Amino acid sequence: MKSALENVKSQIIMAVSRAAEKAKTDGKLNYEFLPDFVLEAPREKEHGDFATNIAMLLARQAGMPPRKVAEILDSYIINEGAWVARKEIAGPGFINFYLDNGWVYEVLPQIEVQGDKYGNSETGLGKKVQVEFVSANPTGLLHMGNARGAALGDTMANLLRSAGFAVTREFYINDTGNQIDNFGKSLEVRYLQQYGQDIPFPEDGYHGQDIIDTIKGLIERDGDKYLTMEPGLRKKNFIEYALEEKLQAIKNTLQDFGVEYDVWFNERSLHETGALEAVLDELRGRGYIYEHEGALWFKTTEFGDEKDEVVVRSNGTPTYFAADIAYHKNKFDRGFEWVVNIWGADHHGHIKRLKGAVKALGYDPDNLNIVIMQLVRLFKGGEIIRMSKRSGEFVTLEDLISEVGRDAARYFFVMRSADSHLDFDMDLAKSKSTDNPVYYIQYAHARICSILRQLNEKGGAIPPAGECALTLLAEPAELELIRKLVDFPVEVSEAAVNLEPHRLARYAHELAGLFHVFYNSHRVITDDVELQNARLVLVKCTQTVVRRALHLLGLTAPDSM
RNA sequence: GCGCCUAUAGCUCAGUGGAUAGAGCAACGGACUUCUAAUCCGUGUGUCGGAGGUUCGAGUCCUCCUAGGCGCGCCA
Repeated sequence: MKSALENVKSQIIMAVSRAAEKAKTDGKLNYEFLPDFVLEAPREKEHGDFATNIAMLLARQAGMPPRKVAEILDSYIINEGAWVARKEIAGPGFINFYLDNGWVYEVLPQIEVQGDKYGNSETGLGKKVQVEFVSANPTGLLHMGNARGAALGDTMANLLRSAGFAVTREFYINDTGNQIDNFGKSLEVRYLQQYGQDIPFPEDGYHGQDIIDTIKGLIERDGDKYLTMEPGLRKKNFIEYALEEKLQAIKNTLQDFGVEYDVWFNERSLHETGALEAVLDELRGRGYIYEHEGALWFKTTEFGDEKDEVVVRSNGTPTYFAADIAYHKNKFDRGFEWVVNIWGADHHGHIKRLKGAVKALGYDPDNLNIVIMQLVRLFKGGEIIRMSKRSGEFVTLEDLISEVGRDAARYFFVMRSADSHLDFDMDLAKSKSTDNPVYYIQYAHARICSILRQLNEKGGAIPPAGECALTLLAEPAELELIRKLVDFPVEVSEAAVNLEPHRLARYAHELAGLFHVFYNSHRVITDDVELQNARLVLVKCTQTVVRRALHLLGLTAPDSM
């Protein structure tokens, strides 16, 4: 279904295009091709409901000043059947369109019919897109960076789905390689230490208390039977046990955070199925692999990287990069037309080489988007909380959820663009005060629910929009609120396509604000039945959109607060 | 040294080449016998880090400079 906004915009765009063509055939305006002009809502309300820049874009080709072009176009624009009340040439050559209020009311019955589907669009045309995010090492707990990635990735996936993409959420489990080896050593030492053996803990091991807890759990289950086991096999047992436990903990935490994955992908499977070897063979066949000092190198410099990259070490083991290449080939081979990865800023150096690998394998690197998110600084009591993974001292996502709650945490991670460094103020996120934008939005929803509850108690009901005199909603506060509801589908699809969930956070906040303004100046339940009915429709529609926005952000929409 | 990101109001940040650059917070002053005051209304704020350039038009694009963050491993 076309939205009210698309309807009215396409009508005006058509009228403008036709005017330009007619002016050309009449010899009044000379140009070779029609430029890609825009029709958008101007920032300033005085500049009308929509404005187009077409005259400025045509000025050069036409060989006359923009305002002159605008005048000619203006005289040719016929707005039959449209809502255009008047138009005006302004500024450097904008044509401003002032519309009758009528067109915005169309959105209310649309929202009523579509309900929670309002905001969805066909923008994505069912394109298969994969969003891979968090993909934390399964050797420990989730930290703030993982948390931000979780909130961003999950919200992006929500947005993409709503915008008509076929979305798969995926978590890549790094369950092999050096770090797992190291993990195993740490577990082994902790195990032996539990039995009184005085063994120094490896310098670069996993120092966290959680490793000790894990080992205690294993001892509870299996006791001392590993003391006599062959060390290699023993370590394997430790790793199996701990990986499963850690992964389960990660899954549980993410679930508590409102994140559900479609696929949990094991790195190990790439090794076991031979996919990794196969992809290296393919790259070798294409001439991108060479040997140097006993190791195999990939010519990433051919793709703009600063230096070539090792894919197989001289000891014969493949690097993480090699597995990542195989993984991304696997992604494209599974039929994903668009692959989105969310990485921490500390991994930005890998973008060129991974994109290069994708290109070397014959895929279009433009179909791989890597969203880099800047790091999170945690503030508490006005001070930065220093975290060190080495020492095992850091605030985990679990801690965060239990301290500030899931809703606040998710909102705070998503309200800034991924590009911006995030200062996470725990006191603010926790505060149940006016400062906290999460409550501001949720409160709008709760207020609406309260109105509807009271209506219900009085035995009233919300009439169908089609039976209401919607034009009674003529107050500025009402019109602005409705106008904002009209924007929702565009906001969703723009945020989705650009992978910018912070836009939705902002939209939700603005929408809530417009509702609060309306609420404070106008009563919904009144003696004027006609007006009450129209306002009930408006309020109900606002509730739908606020709830939708909150849900897309992964937040709850409380009925009362 | 090289690469990526960032620099916008006192603070935290929006701002897809368009008109007079916005919001929240903080500050001050108002509004609850009325559907929840977790709300609303009013009052101020800018050499958009600096210098050039492209353009009818630059916070936005290009170049250089400055400052901060991150990276530059046969780690992941």
